[in-house]
Amino acid sequence: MYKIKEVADMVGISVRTLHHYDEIGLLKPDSTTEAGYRLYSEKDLEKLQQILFFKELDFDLKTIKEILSNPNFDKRRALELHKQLLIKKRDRLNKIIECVEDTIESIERGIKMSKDNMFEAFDMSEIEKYKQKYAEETKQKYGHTDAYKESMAKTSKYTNKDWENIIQRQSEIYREIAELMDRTPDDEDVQRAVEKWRQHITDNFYYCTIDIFRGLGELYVIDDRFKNNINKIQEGLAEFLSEAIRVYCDRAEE
Amino acid sequence: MYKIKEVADMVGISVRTLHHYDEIGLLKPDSTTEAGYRLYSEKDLEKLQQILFFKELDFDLKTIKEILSNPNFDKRRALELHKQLLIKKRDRLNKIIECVEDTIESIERGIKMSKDNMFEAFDMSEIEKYKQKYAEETKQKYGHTDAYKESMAKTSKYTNKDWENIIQRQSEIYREIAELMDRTPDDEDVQRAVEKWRQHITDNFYYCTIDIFRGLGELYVIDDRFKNNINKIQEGLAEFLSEAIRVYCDRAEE
DNA sequence: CATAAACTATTACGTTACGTTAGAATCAAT
DNA sequence: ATTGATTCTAACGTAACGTAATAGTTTATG
Repeated sequence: MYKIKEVADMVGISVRTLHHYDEIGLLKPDSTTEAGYRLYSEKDLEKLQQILFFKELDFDLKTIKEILSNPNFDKRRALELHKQLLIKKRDRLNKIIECVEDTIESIERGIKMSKDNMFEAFDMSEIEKYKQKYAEETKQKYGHTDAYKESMAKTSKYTNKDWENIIQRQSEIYREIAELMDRTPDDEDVQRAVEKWRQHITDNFYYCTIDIFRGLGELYVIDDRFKNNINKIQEGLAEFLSEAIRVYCDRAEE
Repeated sequence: MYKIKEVADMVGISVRTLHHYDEIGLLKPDSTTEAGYRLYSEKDLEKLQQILFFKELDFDLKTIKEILSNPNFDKRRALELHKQLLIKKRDRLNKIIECVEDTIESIERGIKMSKDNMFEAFDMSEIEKYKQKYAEETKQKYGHTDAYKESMAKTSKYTNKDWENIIQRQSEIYREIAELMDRTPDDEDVQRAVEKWRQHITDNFYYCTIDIFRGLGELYVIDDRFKNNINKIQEGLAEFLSEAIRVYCDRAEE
């Protein structure tokens, strides 16, 4: 058992930081003395290491908490993803180093750099994308389903452009359905749009069976992450879409 | 000339960020339209690139502003220091990657890692040290003086403990002088304390000639960085000390 | 064994670098 | 002429601690 400053010194963070982590429930000490002194165990140290890994990847504390508190959390898998992300970060740094070198050269030669070259290296979008996927993978409640895994396998092969196109197409369909929200979920046009949506999933993620599709439809209202995201397009769209998918699946199964 | 969103998109930052930089005076647009729209020039873009470089090294905006607004700012030199620091950061990342690998292995083999190995890689102190030196080097108005360079050469050799002792002794002397502030600057005891101060500089930084000492005394009230720092000990100490040094130097030169 | 030095706790306000509305004006394109 | 995108200012929100104040606890030392 370690006292708070021992931990702080060992790890290289401040006592206040540990207080803070306790406050927000990210890392509660194993126990306390009679006087209320915090006592940290070996386990706590391991968790703290995990936290530092996540912090290194610029995850916010709330997300770290969610990830670590997930009962399905797979430490081994997480570490491998950490490694990948860290490598990406390192590569980004290498790019920036190159950019600095280029800039030095451009000054010496008196040439101007193109704007692309000036700022390209700072781009974080790819890293952010992987972080998102990472957070999703580790957070998912349904991370064990085959459909999800197939999805992961497919999506990981996409390039930036592919991905943009998919997202683009996706919001097109969402918007199309949103436009039809004054109709009823069983309306012909609505159902045609739902069919498009299913096809989109099959084309880009995994073969979307009726069963999966039904589950997905439910997920859109049960899971706040999906729900909120969809309702960004149009308030109430998640509910509407979910209902329309239910109708679609009912009909398909006749 | 670019409008704000053009810049934001080109660089990959938000419009709000540019607003913010304008607010705090870090990056003011070259000009504005009649309607008050911000217009950014090529020069502004170059400066923005510099800002991003500094941000990549986790300098805070205030420090970046100070550095960039220094008329002696040497872009070329700065870029080289950037490069060095970035390389250090990359190496740190590499260490962390190794640490992740080790952790994976330790899990597989069921062995425990030593605490040192668990947390060593996260250490930022060396990078921070270099950052400090960097900030000092680029900020100094008197960075060209020999006294300053000698100081740099000496200080860079100190270990943490040495450094603490020096700082300790320094504030002792400051405090001693602060205690004497009810006397006049030419008071015997005050002058003795000033002598101690000069000796301290000679012992630890560089041979402090009367000329240098006189300049230093002026610096304490002219340069806000020194002034504010000294006045933290006691309001008005900077002015008092400065005057006492003037008296000291006048007497010494007779 | 007392007593100072070092640690710890809680509470609470401060800070940095923006994010996020909100409301109004301006511009670009149909 | 209107609509959608962009811009402005102003102002409050927030994340992850830092910092300061006050008070109780433990440990080292004369």
